[in-house]
Amino acid sequence: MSKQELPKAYDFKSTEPRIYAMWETGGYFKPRNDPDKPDFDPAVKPFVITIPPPNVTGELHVGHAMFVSVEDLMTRYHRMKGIPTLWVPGSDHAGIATQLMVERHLLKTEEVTREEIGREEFIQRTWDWKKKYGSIISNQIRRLGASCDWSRERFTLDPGLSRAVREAFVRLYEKGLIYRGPRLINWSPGLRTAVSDLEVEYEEEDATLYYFKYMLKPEPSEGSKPSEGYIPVATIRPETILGDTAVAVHPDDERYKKYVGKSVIVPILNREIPVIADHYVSREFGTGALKVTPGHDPNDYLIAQRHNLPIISVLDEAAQINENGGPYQGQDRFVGRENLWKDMKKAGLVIKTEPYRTTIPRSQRGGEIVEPMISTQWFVTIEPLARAALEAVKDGRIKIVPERFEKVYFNWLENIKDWCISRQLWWGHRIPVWYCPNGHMTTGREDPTECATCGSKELTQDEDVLDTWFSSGLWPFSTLGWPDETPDYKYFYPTSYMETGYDILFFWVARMIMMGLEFTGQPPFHTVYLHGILRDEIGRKMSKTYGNVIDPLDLMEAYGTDALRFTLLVGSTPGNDTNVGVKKVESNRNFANKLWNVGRFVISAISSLTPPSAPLSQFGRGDGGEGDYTLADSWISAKSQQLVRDVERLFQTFQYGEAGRQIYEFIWSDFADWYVEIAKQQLMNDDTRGSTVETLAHVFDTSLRLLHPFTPFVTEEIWGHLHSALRESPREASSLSKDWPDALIIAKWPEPREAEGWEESKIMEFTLLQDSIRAIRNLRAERNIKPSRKIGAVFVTEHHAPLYTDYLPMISALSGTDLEQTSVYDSKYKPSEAVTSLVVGSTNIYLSGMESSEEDKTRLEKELKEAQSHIERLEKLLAGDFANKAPAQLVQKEREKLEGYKETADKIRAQLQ
RNA sequence: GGGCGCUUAGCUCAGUUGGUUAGAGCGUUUCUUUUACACAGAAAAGGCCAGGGGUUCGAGUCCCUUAGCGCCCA
Repeated sequence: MSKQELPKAYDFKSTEPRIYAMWETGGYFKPRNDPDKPDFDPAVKPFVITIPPPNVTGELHVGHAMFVSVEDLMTRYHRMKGIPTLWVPGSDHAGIATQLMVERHLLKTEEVTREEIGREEFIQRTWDWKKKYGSIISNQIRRLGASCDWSRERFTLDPGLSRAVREAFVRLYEKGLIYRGPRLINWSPGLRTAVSDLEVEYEEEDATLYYFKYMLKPEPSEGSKPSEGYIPVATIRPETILGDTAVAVHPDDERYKKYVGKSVIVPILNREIPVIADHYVSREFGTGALKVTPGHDPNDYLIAQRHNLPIISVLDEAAQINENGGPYQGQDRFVGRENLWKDMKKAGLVIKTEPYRTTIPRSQRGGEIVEPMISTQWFVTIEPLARAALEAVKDGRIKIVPERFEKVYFNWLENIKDWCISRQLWWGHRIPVWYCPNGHMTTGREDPTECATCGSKELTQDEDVLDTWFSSGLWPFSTLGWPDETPDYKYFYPTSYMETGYDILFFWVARMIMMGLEFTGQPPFHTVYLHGILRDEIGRKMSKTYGNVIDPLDLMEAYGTDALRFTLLVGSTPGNDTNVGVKKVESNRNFANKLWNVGRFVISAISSLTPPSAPLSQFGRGDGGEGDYTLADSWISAKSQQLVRDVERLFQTFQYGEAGRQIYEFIWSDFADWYVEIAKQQLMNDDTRGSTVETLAHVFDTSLRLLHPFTPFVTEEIWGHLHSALRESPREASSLSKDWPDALIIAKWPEPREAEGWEESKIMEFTLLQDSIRAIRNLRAERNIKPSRKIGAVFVTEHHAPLYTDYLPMISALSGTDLEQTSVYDSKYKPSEAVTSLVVGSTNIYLSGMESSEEDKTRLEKELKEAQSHIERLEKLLAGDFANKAPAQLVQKEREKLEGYKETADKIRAQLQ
């Protein structure tokens, strides 16, 4: 492909779909070593990630974009290293979310509720919905460039995964780790289901504290006339008074001590309840006396257990007051609150109300106030599972990155409570337990036909479904075939990394570890990598109500997928939150374009080669060290080797962001700004053309390989053009690409190579020339000399005369000096006329063609001052303990630096005379 | 109440075994439309690395402490 065919700007819109289709149809996403294939070698260790499954009917948000970017980077890196790599995609059924969506839809379009159409029909409708919308999210993930093996895509309600859920449930049940019973759980009245503790968020809000009188029961001596005595009590939720079963005071509270053991009367209902003493009561809060409602408060529930108090539930599943609420039965919890308070006021029981800030539990979904309620639910006895999960991280079988989250993980597992796994929903895995009329429960891997206890044939299945996270917890192995010992399971399990946001460490990661250990006996992965939460440009949490949600699809549309990916990958450090701003994405779009144009240049250089008169000795080797390489060739090669080493080290330590930044810096600053500019000169010269084209192609190829996991589309596209240009090149340039595969996605990852010894001096020499060029450019800019105006330059140097002489054309070209008027002298040179002079290291530069002025003196004085401050600093440093205690190499380096500054200062002083 | 994180240039952030004169992007200022790129190039300004103390030859980096902000758990 010739350069004329490549547009001036990278067109991501037409490129991305084409490249993705090429990868997918080319089978590059499948593992290189596949148990399904005849040449499968079970001895080669694979790299495996299972995707954190998004909601099947969800839409892509930046969180998805983040995990896809990171996991794709991990996957592509390992794939390029030649490791058999598998990334398993899929989605979960998201019980509550999906069911809500379908219910809303039915109500809107057909004006029916799920109850009206019935369970079976509703589930059918939900499947229809899933079929219609379920592929949206996976297509959006494709659009992000995800190189996952779509032939292994899974869904938590697939038959295989459902069987895994069944197996897991039955095993736990048989082991006695699953039980059913009435417990205080978090109830969502809007959704009419139990929700997990983790799905409740506590936020501080304005509320009211209600003070009222708990009247003492009249002593027998007082007869039937009402008592005058009362205990003042304060509460946030007066309606729960209806369910009070005690009033508790602190045992040492002098105010109330005397009432312990007596009884008080529940307002309006006139129930008699005891006054008890418990250390839990805070004497400072409210009045110091606590009403105890074990049916609707977790702390009161614990008190009730300690004191054997009865538990009264006063709310039904819609959070309306039930039959235990007397006159308020049928009223909504908040209406009932008002009415009860009104009636208490009339009865003279009210003391006062005051505003109060307190934490209110709200449902993560929908935001309604969650009600603690007594409800019969299914639970997993979690302690034994948690202990094993704790151990796996403590003994290092599983490593969490960044490490600080290990502490968070420990803390959670050490204080874990039994897991409520039943949900009062229809969409999900129905609990595989059947009841007979005699109240016996039967479970099993197959649907039972009769009661296992009494043989009754009248079986009805439990109405509830399992928490979606129950099935997600099995994900790393259920997706690979468990409970069957499938070839995939045997080869790919345990997986390698689990990559996800730290916000679901408990929800998901911890549960996967518990379940993985329990059911497979192995940790499901050896490394947990946690990324941060994405926030808006100024660090606010994204929310629909704020209107600050950044849609990744919009960003991809406007700036391309690579720009978005690079932004997310480079803008983040493990476990830290990241602010996403449109500006950043835009500048990374520019980077993609830069890369594209550098590519165009490299390709045009290759294409401009003519058949050789003589073969190039080193062609195809490209290490830039010896042979016919120019200083610039060697310099950029050395720098690229350094980059390969650094990137490898950074990848090994999960510092992907830093790696990306370094690649960016190298490509833009070193390669494009310097080497490409120099290459333009070198290409004009027959002697250097060959080595230049070779270096351009080789270094650019290395850069593309390193960058590919970050920005897969543009790198693949331009690499393809590079590859064809080399293949079609008339010279032996093609030998450089003789081992290249058909696509960059499977090209070999650059191997770090030990430095060969020549690199350091080449970099030093080049840096010296760079500094000289910069100094001249700087001066020209200061003096406002038009770029078109060439000036003369004389370089006077004792140590580097040959270097300057050899590279005078390069220096000239880059600094805008006229080669005809440029020369190099050793120290004997003295300028004949008053010209502007510069000092770079130990080199004097005399510039002609511009007026010497007073500014020169000021500038030189400033530079002298700077050099002197360094001399002073270094002399002090070297006179101190530094010289004795610091590593010799470092001391030597500082000494050399001191010498350098001294030399510079001398030169400047000479100039000033 | 317990734990964790953050505080570095105007803004958003990097800076991982402690070792040059602390970096980038955006923004700002000046110049340039040079045959890879104006989604660009060249140059410049801008920082007591939150405050205090300590360890060390040497601290943005390690330790202690204070303050502000944020998060998680109870």
